[in-house]
Amino acid sequence: MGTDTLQSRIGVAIRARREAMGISQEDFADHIEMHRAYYGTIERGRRNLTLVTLEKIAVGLGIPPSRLLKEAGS
Amino acid sequence: MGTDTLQSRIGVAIRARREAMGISQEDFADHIEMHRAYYGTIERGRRNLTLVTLEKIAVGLGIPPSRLLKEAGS
DNA sequence: GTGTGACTAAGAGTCCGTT
DNA sequence: AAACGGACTCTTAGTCACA
Repeated sequence: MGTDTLQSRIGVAIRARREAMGISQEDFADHIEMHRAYYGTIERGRRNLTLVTLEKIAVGLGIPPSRLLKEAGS
Repeated sequence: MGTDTLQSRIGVAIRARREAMGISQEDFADHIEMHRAYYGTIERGRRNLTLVTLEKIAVGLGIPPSRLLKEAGS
């Protein structure tokens, strides 16, 4: 499927981490100072993230960016 | 200059890997089908890479993207 | 609380030539 | 072989109203 891209797998990994934290997209987006609509598109795998954005999310999740990639299978 | 950013550390990591392969920027850029001038700016830490570009380079280096981030200290 | 389309600004990415 | 600059195109970052 066209959904088996790195960006979509990262979106899944990010969502799993956020849900494990037990907070909403809106609250998490607020926490990392990112717009909730934009953050939503990332979880849905619609965004080809830049390093800066990837790091911002990883910091919010409390893990290194490399770990996020690893959990996304890359 | 604030060179201690993720993108600059990744540039250093990429350069180290490429030089370990014993090939030039130009040859490596050709190999991964990327323009030599643009690739050069990446090694110099001037670019905030996207996931697609990061993966392209990692594949060319024969390692997973997560490993590249790890070698960049993130 | 989350998803979507439409939108703008900034920067990613390409290509040229020159140093 | 590598760095730099300009000029260009296309996409990401970021926001909004509405579903």
